[in-house]
Amino acid sequence: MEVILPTFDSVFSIDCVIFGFEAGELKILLIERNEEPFKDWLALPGYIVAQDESIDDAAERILYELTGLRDLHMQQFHTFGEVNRHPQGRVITVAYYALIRINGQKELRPVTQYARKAFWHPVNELPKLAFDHSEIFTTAFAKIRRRLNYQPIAFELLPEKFTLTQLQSLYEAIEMKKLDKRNFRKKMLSYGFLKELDEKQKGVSYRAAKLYKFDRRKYSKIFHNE
Amino acid sequence: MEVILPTFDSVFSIDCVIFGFEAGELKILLIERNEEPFKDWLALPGYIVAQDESIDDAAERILYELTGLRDLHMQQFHTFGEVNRHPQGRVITVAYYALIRINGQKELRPVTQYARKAFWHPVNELPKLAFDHSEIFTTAFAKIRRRLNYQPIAFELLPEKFTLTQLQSLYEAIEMKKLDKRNFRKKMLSYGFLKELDEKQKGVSYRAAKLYKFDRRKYSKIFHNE
DNA sequence: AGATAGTGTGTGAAAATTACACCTTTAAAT
DNA sequence: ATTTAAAGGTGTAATTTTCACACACTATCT
Repeated sequence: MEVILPTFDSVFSIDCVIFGFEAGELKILLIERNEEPFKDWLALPGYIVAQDESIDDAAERILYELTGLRDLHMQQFHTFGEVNRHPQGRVITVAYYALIRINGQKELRPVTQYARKAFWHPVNELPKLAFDHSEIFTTAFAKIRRRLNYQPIAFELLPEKFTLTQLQSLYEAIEMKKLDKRNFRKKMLSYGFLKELDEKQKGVSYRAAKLYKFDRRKYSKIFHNE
Repeated sequence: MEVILPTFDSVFSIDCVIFGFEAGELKILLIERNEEPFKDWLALPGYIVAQDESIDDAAERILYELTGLRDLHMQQFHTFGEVNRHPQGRVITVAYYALIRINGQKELRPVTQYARKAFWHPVNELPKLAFDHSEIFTTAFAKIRRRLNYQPIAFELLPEKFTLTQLQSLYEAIEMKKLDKRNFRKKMLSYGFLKELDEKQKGVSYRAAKLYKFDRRKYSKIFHNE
C-alpha cells in the first residue's frame, strides 16, 4: 500500500548527531520514526525549523521534542542541500552535533508523536538510516575526530569524575586506534588542566584507579582561544 | 523617501567570501548592491537559491552572476540563521568561501543587475557591509586561518609560479604575524611538495628569486587525506 | 663604483614525540 | 590464607620537531 504524501516548496530543517560514551563504546542517539516518509525507520533526531526561531534555538527545541534531552551545547557543523534529499520536497537541513554524558538517570522520552522512541546506538555497526542521515553521521564523526585535537571535547562525554584509563579509551574510540598508556598519561597531565581528586574508583574487582576531573577554568587560562 | 518592500516567508540564500592575494595583501571580493534592501551598500556576493539546484550548484551560479567568476572550488563553511538577519523576511544563508588567484586579466563583471560592480577590497580596513556580512566575513577568515595549518590552501591564492618570499608573505597575511625566513623555508621545503623550477623571477630591480610550483600529485601522495 | 633591496643559507638549544616492560594493588575465587 | 585475574601506575633514552638567530651574495639602478 502506497501512502500519498503532500509536497512542499522550501523548508529548513535541523538534524542532530548526539554523541555519548558508555561501556567503552561511542554511541549516537537515534529515533524510531513514527511518521511518513520513512515511517518505522531509524533516523537522526531532526525536524523542521519554525518561522520565528533561530536555527540554534530550533536545534535545541527539536532535540528536546524528539528525545526529551535539554540544554546541550549543540554546534552546527554542516548544511546538506542536495535537491532530492527529501522525497516530499525541497528540504535543506542544517546539521548539529553535541557531546553529552550518558547517565542511566536521564531517560529518553520523545514528547511528540513524530518519534516512537529514542535510544543510544553504538557508532560501529550502525544500521541504514532514513534520508541521507548516514552521510550526515559520517560527516559529524569526521568533524569531531578532527576537533578532538584542539579542543577539550572529550570531557563532555565522560562523567564528571573519570579515570585516566576511561579518558584514554574514549580517545581511542574516537581516533579509532590504540594509544600508549604511559605517553598518553604523560601528555594529558602535562597540559595541567586535569585535577587529581582524593577519591578512587569504586565497585571494581581490581585495583581502583584515581579519579580526575576536568578543570575548565585552568583550561581557558592556558588556552586563550574559545 | 522610504521604499516599500515585499516580504517573504522562507528562503535559502548563499553568500560567498572569495579571498584573493595581490600586492602582498589579502583581499576579498565585494559587490556594490543595486537592489533594495541595502541598495548602494557594499556586500558579499550573495543571492537566493533556486528550487531545483543544490546549494553547491547555487553557490557557483550566484557567484558567476554577481562577479563573472567561474569554476572556483567553493567550500561551505557556516550557515547563518538568525530570525532577523534579513529585513524582508526569513532568510537562512549558507556561506561559502573560496581562494583564488587574482590576475589582472580576469575582469570582474556582474552579469545581472543586482550588483552594480564587483571589486577586490583588502581585508584590513573593511567598511561596514550589508546585512550580517561583516560577521560572515569574520567567520570565514577564522576558518581559513585554521585550515591553513592542515591543508595546502595557500597555493590557490598564488600564481602558478611563485617565490618562497611570496609564499611566506601570504602566510604572514593570513596568520597575521611575522615568520622567520630560514625556518619557514626549511619547513616548507621539507614537506617535499614544492617543485623547484629552472626559472627565476623577472622584472625586479634586485637579485631575482627562484620560482617554485606546488606539486599537487606529490602532495596527495604524501598526505592521503582529502 | 657604489648604493639599494631582497635572496639564500646553517647551527645549536629546547621542546615534543615515540618506543618500550615491569612491579603494584585490589577483589574474587579457591 | 593463598592464589589468581585484571587493571593501575610509573621512567628513560632516542628521535624528531621547533625555535632563535646573522651575514654574505647578487642583480639592478644611478
